[in-house]
Amino acid sequence: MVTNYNPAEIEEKWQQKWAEDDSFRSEIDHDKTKYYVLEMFPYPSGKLHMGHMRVYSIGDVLARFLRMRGFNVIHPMGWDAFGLPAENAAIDHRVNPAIWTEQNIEHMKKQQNRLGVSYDWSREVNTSAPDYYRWSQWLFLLMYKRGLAYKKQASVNWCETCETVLANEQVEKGLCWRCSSVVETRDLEQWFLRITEYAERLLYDLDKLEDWPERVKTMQHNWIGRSEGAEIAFKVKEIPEEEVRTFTTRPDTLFGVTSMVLAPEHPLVKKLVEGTEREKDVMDFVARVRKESEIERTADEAPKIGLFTGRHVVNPINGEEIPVLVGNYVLMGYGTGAVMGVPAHDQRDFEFAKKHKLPIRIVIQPEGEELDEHTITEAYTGEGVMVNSGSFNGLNNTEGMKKVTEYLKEKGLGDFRVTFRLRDWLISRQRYWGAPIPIVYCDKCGTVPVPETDLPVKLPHDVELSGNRVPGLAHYEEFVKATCPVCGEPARRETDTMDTFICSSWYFFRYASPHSQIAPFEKDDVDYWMPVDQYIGGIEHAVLHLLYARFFTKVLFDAGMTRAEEPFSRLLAQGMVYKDGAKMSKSKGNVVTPDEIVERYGADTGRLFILFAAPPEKDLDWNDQGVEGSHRFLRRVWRLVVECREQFATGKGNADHGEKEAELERVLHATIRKVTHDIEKRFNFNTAISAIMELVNAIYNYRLSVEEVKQNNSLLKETLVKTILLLAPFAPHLAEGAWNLLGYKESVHKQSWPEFDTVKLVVDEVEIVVQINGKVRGRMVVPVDFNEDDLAEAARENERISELIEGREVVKIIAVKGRLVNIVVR
RNA sequence: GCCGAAGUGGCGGAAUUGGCAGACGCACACGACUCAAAAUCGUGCGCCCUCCGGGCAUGUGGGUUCAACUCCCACCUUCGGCACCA
Repeated sequence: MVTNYNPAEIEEKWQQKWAEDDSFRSEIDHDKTKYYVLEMFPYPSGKLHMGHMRVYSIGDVLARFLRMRGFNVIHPMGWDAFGLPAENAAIDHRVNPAIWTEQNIEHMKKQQNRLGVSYDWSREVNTSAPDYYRWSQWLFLLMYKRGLAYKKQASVNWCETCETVLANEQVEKGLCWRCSSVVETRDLEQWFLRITEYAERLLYDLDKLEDWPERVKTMQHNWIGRSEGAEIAFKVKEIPEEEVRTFTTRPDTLFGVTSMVLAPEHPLVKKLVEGTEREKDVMDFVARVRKESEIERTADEAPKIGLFTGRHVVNPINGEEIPVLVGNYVLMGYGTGAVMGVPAHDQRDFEFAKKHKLPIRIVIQPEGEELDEHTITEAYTGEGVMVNSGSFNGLNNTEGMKKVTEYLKEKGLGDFRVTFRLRDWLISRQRYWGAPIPIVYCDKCGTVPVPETDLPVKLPHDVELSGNRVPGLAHYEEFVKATCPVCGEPARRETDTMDTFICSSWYFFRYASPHSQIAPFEKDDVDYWMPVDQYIGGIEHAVLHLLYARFFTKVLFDAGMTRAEEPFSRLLAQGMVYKDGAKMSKSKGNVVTPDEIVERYGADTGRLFILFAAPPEKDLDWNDQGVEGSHRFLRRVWRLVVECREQFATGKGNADHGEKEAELERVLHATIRKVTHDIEKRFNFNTAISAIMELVNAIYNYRLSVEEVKQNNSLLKETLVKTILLLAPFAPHLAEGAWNLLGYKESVHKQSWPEFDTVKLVVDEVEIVVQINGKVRGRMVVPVDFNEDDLAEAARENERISELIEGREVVKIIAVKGRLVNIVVR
């Protein structure tokens, strides 16, 4: 006889069966509603950690649940396989990155399968496979053709440890996102994607993403950083053909400008001081500032230093001469790299002016106050009336912003302008293990894109592994040598590879069309499957991957390749997994691996615990004893199935349907309702599981409180069967095993999700709480259809209550049907 | 500084629409079974008191309401993001 719950045995058995039956393959079916469930694909580092287990568990519950609900579910998995760790491993182990990656994928895939996750492996993608990166390159060319990929000389982020440049999004507080080294600045010619062209849409379409967490949207909102203002041209007094353009959000303060400060990188700086006595001082200062890392330059305690250039600009609104300085706090990458200083109305300008003894002039007066430029101790940034502003005097400053800009526009000296904090996406990487940028340089024809028919531009296969790093592509002569596609003359290949975030910006499209040989993906496929209905992943990608993927999707939309304007309809940002209040890490010695858990308790226990311990979006504290509890529950379920099966076989029992049966039935239907709602509407798997636990407890209670020969076996069986169905998404192996044990041949995962019957939820009597002045003073059981008046009367008649209100004046009685009665007395 | 999220027993968490605070689970205690242990089952379990019964409790202080974890105001703390952004 089958007895104990043996996860090792049943999990392997059913995993094999599912694989043999190809159970989770999905095909286009226009008669069914599709549902795209996607977890962020992993970097194949070699082993799964608890964060992976969590994200896959969440995704798998949804996928399995939605299949049972009748959706045509697509649930794919793949590998974000390019990236630096493969190169480091290559050197450490003297093994080709491709082979290392391949081995890791193989291993991790086994681990995923051991978790029982229901993936359609026929759609698996590997971004490092030529068959995939060919299309990453194709998409680069698409960007190039659409004017969205370009090369420029720029001052860029450089990580010395990774020996490559980084995009702005990949620098966190001045440190490299991957290795936390200090990021330096270098001047290099690099490839960029014009994401700023999409800034406005990336920002406004956030509003369409109703089912995204607010915090992620806020982060993107801040990152894009839109501000409205004016761009204003100031002529250089000493060199009339030159002008300084400045961006300001406060054109209403233009009459208060007393300095013009340029970024050290500003192209005009050199010209302004060239051949003057100040040239050396200024250029030394510029050189010194530019050597500083972003950390040093933006540190809180970094003093604001400015150096006079000896030159002046002319304020276009009143012809005043204003000194031009170079300042270490002005950033070339924002606005125009030049700031007009209005000390009276900008705190930073105020401090700067105090330090450099620049004049302060008040041009906005707050209502009912009289600010004095000699006595103010801080800038006034609020609203007010314009003063000292010529013909604009007396205007409200908000009005003034518009009026001043309009005036300048008429004169051709300025215009309205919107500026973004977001900068173009630097995608060149000076590394081997990435998709080569498909560009050829020809002496005659210049920069030439590789024709689509010549793709992929393959990575050199025989990697040089003798040194202390994998050499970049420039090292491989055979790779560099090329023929110009235009003129046929010898040419050189671009030797940088693309940022791996390019590869992960479109993989969800490829899943829909994984084997296409004619395009990155085919329209029929993506028109059916896209967008992703539910995306699940870590919050750390709030501005990186999630912003890039949105950008790519919009470009693909504009190119007519998809109808999806946004890639991910719903986003679930899952919390992190902690243990003992700290992130799991080797150094803290608090790591628990999915392997250990599967080994010890089985995958079902691990999945159940991870979903039960906290709602998915919250951080989760791993608790070994909690895992025991989940395991105990599954054993309890298994034992129940085994015992009931034996009981059913005896043929004993009867068909009575008394109070206890009605109660069991009611609990069953209430549970179906709750579990369905919790998964579908709230993503609260923890409460769904607790409801199933209560149902199991109710079955045990029924069996305990009714003699075996008197138990209603048909009801018991129905309840048990439905319990197994409810549990199937959470503990798929146990459910399949139990289902089989109960005599069913077809997979539990092919069954329909149970429906609840509202009729079965109806009760005859309910317990009503009776409060006096808001405090619970008694309870009474009344017929369920008692209305407010009946309730009030019943409460008054209640023995205990009537004693308590005896001799007191009843001011008011509030009765809520089915819930409570509150008697207000004096 | 700005923006966002959150604060509930010893612990993880629940309370879905303003209506019994603490579901479910963990830990703990006691009991049953056992020679014993494990497993399993049962009972109890916010804090306090004079323990029939009552008082106090959802970060703090106010407010609205018959009724507040839930709504409003102010504040405190924690976490996350952005930050010399002109």
